[in-house]
Amino acid sequence: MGDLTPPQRAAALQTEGPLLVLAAAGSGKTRVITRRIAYLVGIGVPPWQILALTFTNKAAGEMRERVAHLMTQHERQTRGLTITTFHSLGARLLRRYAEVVNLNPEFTIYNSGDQATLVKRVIESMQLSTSNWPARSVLSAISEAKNKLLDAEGYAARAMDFYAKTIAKVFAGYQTALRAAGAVDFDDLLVLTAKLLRDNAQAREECNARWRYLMIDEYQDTNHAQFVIASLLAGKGEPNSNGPNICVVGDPDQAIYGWRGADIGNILDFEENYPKARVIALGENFRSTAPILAVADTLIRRNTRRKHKDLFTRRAGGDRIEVTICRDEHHEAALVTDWFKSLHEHRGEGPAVEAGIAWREMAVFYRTNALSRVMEDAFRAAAIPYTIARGTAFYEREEIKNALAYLRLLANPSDNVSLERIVNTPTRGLGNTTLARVEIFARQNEVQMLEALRSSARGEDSGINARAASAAGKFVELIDGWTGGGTFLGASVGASLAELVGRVIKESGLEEMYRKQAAVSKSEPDDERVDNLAELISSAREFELEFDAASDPAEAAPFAPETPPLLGMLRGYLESVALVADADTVDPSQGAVTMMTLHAAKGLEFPAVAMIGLEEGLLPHSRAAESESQLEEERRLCFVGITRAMRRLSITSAKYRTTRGISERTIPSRFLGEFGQQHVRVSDQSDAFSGNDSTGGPESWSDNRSGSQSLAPHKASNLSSLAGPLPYAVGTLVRHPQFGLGRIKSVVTGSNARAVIDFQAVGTKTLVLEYARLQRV
DNA sequence: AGAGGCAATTTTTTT
DNA sequence: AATTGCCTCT
Repeated sequence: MGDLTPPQRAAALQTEGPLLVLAAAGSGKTRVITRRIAYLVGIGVPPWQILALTFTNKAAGEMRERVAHLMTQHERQTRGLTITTFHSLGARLLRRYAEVVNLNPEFTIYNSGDQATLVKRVIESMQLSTSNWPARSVLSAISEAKNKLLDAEGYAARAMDFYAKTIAKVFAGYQTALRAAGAVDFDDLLVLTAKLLRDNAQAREECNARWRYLMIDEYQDTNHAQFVIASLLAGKGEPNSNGPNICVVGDPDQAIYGWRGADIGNILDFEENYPKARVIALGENFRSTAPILAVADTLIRRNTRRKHKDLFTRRAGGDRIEVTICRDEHHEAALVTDWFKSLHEHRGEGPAVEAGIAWREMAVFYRTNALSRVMEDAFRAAAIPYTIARGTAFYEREEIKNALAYLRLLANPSDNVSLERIVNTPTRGLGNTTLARVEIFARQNEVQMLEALRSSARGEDSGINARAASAAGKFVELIDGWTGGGTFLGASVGASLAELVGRVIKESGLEEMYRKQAAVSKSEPDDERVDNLAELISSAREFELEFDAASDPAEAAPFAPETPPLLGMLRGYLESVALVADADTVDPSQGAVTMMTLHAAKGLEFPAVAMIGLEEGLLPHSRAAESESQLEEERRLCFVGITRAMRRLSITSAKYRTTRGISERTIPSRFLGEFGQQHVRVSDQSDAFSGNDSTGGPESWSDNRSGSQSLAPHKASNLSSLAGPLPYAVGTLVRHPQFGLGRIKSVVTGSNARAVIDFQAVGTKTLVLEYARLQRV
């Protein structure tokens, strides 16, 4: 422990009773947690009595690895140690206590796409218009309720107006449909776990008996359900103690999930909940240079709702933060690209020979995912290797979703959303008409869709014709072939998960379907989808290897003892796929620049960081402009971004930005003016003719800012010259960036004025003038 | 039944 | 600009 600072050591050694560690950014928080776990085991606590909860799999994995590393150094066992995410823990507990919470132990975890499909179906079945009741907003209302531990009944009881009453009905219908499909959504994983622990003494006592030391990371981002889970898992503690052994670690200044129901009050009120709690603040920063820290500190001091703690470093020196005003997003991307290139190649000036910074040590942060595209193009053009932290992206590809839908149906035959997705993909003669009839039949006989298809195939009259019945028979046979008729046993059923996934992809006809599509489309054979399917098999193989290694005798119980190993593995695999986070895919071993949202950046650090899009409406985001508390959260988001940087930080703000096809004048982010002047170097590169650098600090553009606000809204130049009050004259010759030269044949005026244009190269097209980037010739 | 084309809509962050 | 959904044509 000699290498820890006194407060770090105090936090690691304080094993008994409630402990709140207020860990500033870069203060060695993970180090403290891992050392604490190692210390606990060192003084004789059995590892299986320790439970550490994180938010992402990546954080859990990293912690697990570091603990394992520490322990093997001291030749200690980690067997039974539980380091996992709230959601994974919920999933495991719910499988184990499935009957208690009235849940199918085979349950599938529905992601937001599945949820949307399901609510939409419920909304339609209630004869409501999906345009008045968009799935997204209905779901967010439901999610908000769930995070407060309100169920459909509770929500209905509080619903006063028509809107809330309707949501309540959809909520109830959605919940019924979820359960009918043997499915739970993300929120259910927390809500049902909280209820289980609250209402079932046996489950609670079993957990309390097993886990005697509880640790929670990123506590500032827990929502109410998570708070309840944590409190119940912690229990009351020994009669004469200061309270339970619960150690929470977090930083109120890094709370960025308020929109997801996270309650910053959980950490601010920790001392009220546990009056005898000890509080340890870790304020010393070991990550960033002094100027970076000073800027972060100056910014975050603007927040009123916070507990101030001094951020300090003992290191001296370091470059000033670069703030660059650029013309537009392309210019911005070019500046970042150049900067990264110079950092990479540059071997330092003068006596201090500084090695070039590796690609993997650089990152680009942005507020919204949409900003990544232009950066991506620039990196590709400049041949800079990059990766984007989007964990779900792979699993959201159509071909992968289809393959997974097959697998999910195997693991849970009631999963109707999955069945509907693939029953006719590739097409096998089970179209809408047939399915509608089978669904009626299924409802009348109170059986699952898959069963209804089976009956139809057997010749039972479900109202479908013979041809459809035979198609249904083939489909059911296919499924049974993979599951061994549901047993997951037998010679024809592969013993390996990867083998099963491979069989499904092949025998379902998915592979062939995409191969054919690739052959037909365009000139170049586009095998991307086929390749992705192959990658899915590899991911299953990888999981298989880890599944055995991670399998833990103390946790083996969740699945019923008679569960065939292959089925157990399949469920585990699907669960891991369902719970991936964006940040989970950040792999520092890759020699590539990482691009990610500010949210995904939390908990990471990079020697060189570029933050782009520091503009009003983007950061702070326009949707967060309603309240002061939302604005403060945006400021914290900015703070999180800044504090990820170890040595170099460059921030850009573009004067014009194209969103959804239209370029608009922007206003520099107010946060730029909150950095202070001392440690910032501002350079305005937006004027092509000047290389003017002003070192005056952010104040120097405050005039600029008010100036730009007073400017009349300025639409894209190409459009203001065209879409004016005068309609295009028929016969005008125009040029389109894609379609080339064309002549206007007719024009329809109005709010979405459009023109029919006859292009030389591609023939006649109807274009909306506002979006078509036309030039008069 | 199914594919392809056209039109309307899109605007945050994520387990 | 890009995606999604609806409608029509084969």
